[in-house]
Amino acid sequence: MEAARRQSRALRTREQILAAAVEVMVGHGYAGLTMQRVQTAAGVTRGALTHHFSSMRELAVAAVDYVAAAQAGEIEAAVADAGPAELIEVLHEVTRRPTYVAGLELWVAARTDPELRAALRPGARQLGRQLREPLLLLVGDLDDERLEVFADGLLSLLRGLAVGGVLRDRPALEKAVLAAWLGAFGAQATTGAG
Amino acid sequence: MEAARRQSRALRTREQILAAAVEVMVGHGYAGLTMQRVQTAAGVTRGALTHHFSSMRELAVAAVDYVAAAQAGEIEAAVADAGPAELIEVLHEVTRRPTYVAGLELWVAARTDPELRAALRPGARQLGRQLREPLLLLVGDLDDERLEVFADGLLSLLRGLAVGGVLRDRPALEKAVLAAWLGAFGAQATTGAG
DNA sequence: ATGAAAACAGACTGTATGGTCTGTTTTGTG
DNA sequence: CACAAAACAGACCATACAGTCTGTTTTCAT
Repeated sequence: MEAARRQSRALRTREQILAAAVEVMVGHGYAGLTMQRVQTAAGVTRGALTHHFSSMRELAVAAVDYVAAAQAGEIEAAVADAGPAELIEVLHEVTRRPTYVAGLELWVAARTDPELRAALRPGARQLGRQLREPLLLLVGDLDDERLEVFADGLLSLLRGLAVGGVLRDRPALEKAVLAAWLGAFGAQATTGAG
Repeated sequence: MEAARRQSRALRTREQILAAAVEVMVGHGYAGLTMQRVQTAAGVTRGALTHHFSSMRELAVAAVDYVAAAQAGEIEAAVADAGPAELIEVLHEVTRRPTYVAGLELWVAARTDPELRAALRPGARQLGRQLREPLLLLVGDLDDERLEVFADGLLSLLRGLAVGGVLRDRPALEKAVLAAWLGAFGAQATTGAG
């Protein structure tokens, strides 16, 4: 609808800006995400930046969507390649990355920012839908209700571990925690003890 | 060491400032925590504010310690009153509160702020220690390693649910998730289905 | 009571920020 | 090749911010 008359050069700079925004967010946090830093990192002028993103929040949201799309792609690819058995490991690896934790900064900030909240919701829902099927394969036969508990708990666990990882780094413990969750639902993890 | 020669009036205003800081953080988020707002909410001048907290981060950290202490007190009281059986419910209730989620904003922001990280670590460790004993009572006999997995997983789960609660509100699902975690370790929850 | 130190008051400053605005260049189209 | 619209350039601005500084008042030990 809006990308209809978008030119190739524009797409390239847009990409540069988004990549730079992610880079800044990862390096300086959400609080340190400023237009100045983004335009410098992207090698782009203020005019170009504001032309593509008319407000800071718009840029922030676009940046999160950007990484979310990349992560969704990674996950999908991993499932296609290795099957659902390795899904958990991939999810754990992805959610441990600074980009994901940076995204969580936006997530919690959305508590007091309705527009941000509205912008973030679709991505979160989509991830849930994307995981439903491979998780079902992983865990065998489960009624819908139990599956929802399993999936939601898994994602919550991953989020909580990602937050926890900021203050301490204990990957082996995290793997044990995940294995326990899977075990509770009769699924085997491929997570070897670290 | 520093509270030695502190006068009673000073303690009162310090309390006002901290309460106001929490109020502002809850209402406007970490990004919206400004000295202007705090001094207005506290009914205190800039001079008083800076006299007690010489930097913004110092105030933020003190505010988080302030709520952490209050929460620790609540948890301890709940355990003393109702026993470890209701511990989970209390923890869930506490971590669902806006004050806790606001604290998580600081937590994730600490990723790119070493001083903040250093300031937050003690509180997190202390909570873990505080919960070890009642959780052990709750779950029966468990070797140290399994207990650590149980406790860390529980806290991670609660954190993740708290973050998730920003975008959606499904308390019943959350309770089911927690019940599943407890069940995996042979503990019974008192959580009735909502 | 008194004097020194702590507590508070409030004006002030330098700076960084998001956003705007006017122009210039590049692109696609007829 | 013309020409309109999109893309970009970069100076500019109002504002809000954290932190400082100089005074005044309150507290408390003596």
